[in-house]
Amino acid sequence: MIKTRAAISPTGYPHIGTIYQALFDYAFAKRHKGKFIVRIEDTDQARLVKDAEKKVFSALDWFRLEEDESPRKGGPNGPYRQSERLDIYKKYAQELVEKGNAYYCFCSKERLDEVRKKLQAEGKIPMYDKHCRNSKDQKLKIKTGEPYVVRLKVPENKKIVVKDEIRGEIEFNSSEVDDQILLKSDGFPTYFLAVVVDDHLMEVTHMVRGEEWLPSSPKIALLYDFFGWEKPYFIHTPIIRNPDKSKFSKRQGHTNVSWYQEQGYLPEAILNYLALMGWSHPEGKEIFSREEFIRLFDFKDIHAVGPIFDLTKLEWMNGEYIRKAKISNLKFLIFNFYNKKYSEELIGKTVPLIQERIKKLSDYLPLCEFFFQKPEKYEVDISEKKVMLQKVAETISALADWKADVIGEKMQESAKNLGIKNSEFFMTLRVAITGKKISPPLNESMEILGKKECLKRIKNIM
RNA sequence: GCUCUCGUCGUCUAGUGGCCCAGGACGGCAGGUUCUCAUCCUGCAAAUCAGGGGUUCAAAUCCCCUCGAGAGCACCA
Repeated sequence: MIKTRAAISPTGYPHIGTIYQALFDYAFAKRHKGKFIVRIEDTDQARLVKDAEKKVFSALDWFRLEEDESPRKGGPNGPYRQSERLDIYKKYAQELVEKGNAYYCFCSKERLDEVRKKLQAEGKIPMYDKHCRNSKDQKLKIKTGEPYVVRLKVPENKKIVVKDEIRGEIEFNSSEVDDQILLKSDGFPTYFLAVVVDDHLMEVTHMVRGEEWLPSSPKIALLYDFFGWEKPYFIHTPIIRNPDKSKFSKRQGHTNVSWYQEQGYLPEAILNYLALMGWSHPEGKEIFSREEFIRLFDFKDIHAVGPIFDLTKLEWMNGEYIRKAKISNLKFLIFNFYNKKYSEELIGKTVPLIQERIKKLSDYLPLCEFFFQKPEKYEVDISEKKVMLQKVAETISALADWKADVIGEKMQESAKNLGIKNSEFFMTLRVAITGKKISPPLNESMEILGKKECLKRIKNIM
């Protein structure tokens, strides 16, 4: 059974990169009728952020990336929150020590800092100097209650080969691998111990994580070997980048999922866009459903190149999804987007007019606010057009049938009679009614507004 | 600094020895449709396939070197 897992550390807001990875995890698991697990990696007590876990789940829900196993759903291999699995890690750390693949270390932080500084000054990689590796009195010190950590005993001068499903085999020399701390002095595991133990116990078959983890993969491989466990497939997904090619960051882009929600992006559109970063549809399609993606996606087809996040293309894609949406659904989305503040019925009437004019839900109000309240200011000064407006008011008053096409016909007639060019005529009227130079089609808008309201707005100018 | 990864239009990418004087999409530009905007349609520009050497009848595709970019190097994940 194929099992993938999203490892989430609750240290902040839900990140778009997390969704990017979760999408691949999810799609692959679903394609193979497997399971998608969400695990909370809260082993760093200092960085823990309250509510972060809740927010991540609500983000996953928004994208409909539904998990099969997680802290909130449970599952056969729980608990799924690492802070609740401390005993397990301790046990396995001990096992490693007993086998001679790990050792206790009593070095103080001060000493570690010194060692690091010294190595750095010499132009070497800052690594632990293995000071405690062969000390004899380890057991004694533990009995006296001295604080300790457990470190990985990395073999000397050994080639470690890690197979990445996207990049192929990667070779590392163990001399460049640090004696990583596995168990911290507070009894919590570090990431390395925790993932390996959990992934094994939870039967994860495909370990998917960001490319930034690639350099540490020999540590993971080593741990699997020491435990004598079968390794999962290793997959390192490309890192999303800023326009300057650095790792996607808050400073240069919008990394927070909530920003996209506030802007009125649709989750399906974002997912579609994300799917196209590093992966491409075999037929070159740009727009495709989640189901189609699931049917076609494979890790092997991912490019190892870090793609730059292009908001412009996302916007275009979002527009595509909006245009594709059913009127009733779009109405519902807009109604909710503005917290049900505006009349659902009125929104419903206006939606057909603006469906192909907005790219994000937040584009709606600037374009349609005039439906809900009369213009407060006018983008163009039309106070000189009183003669024309007077005539228009008269024409409108006389209109019995208040329908867009009839209004249009009569307006064209008026323009002709007044000897005003169509474009100029309609622009003036548009500003009078909407206050803006850009608006949905005027005749239809006027129909929706109603004869009385239109007359009121025209007279308001005079 | 050291280690690892990557390098096709501005951006996302197709491409796995001949179908490629490199295709699609976004964006840009020009035009058409139109009461504005948008949609839609048509067209154009845009990559010496990072550079240089090989191998081959034939290379974006295989090999070597150089350069460039990114990531990692914590009792953080």
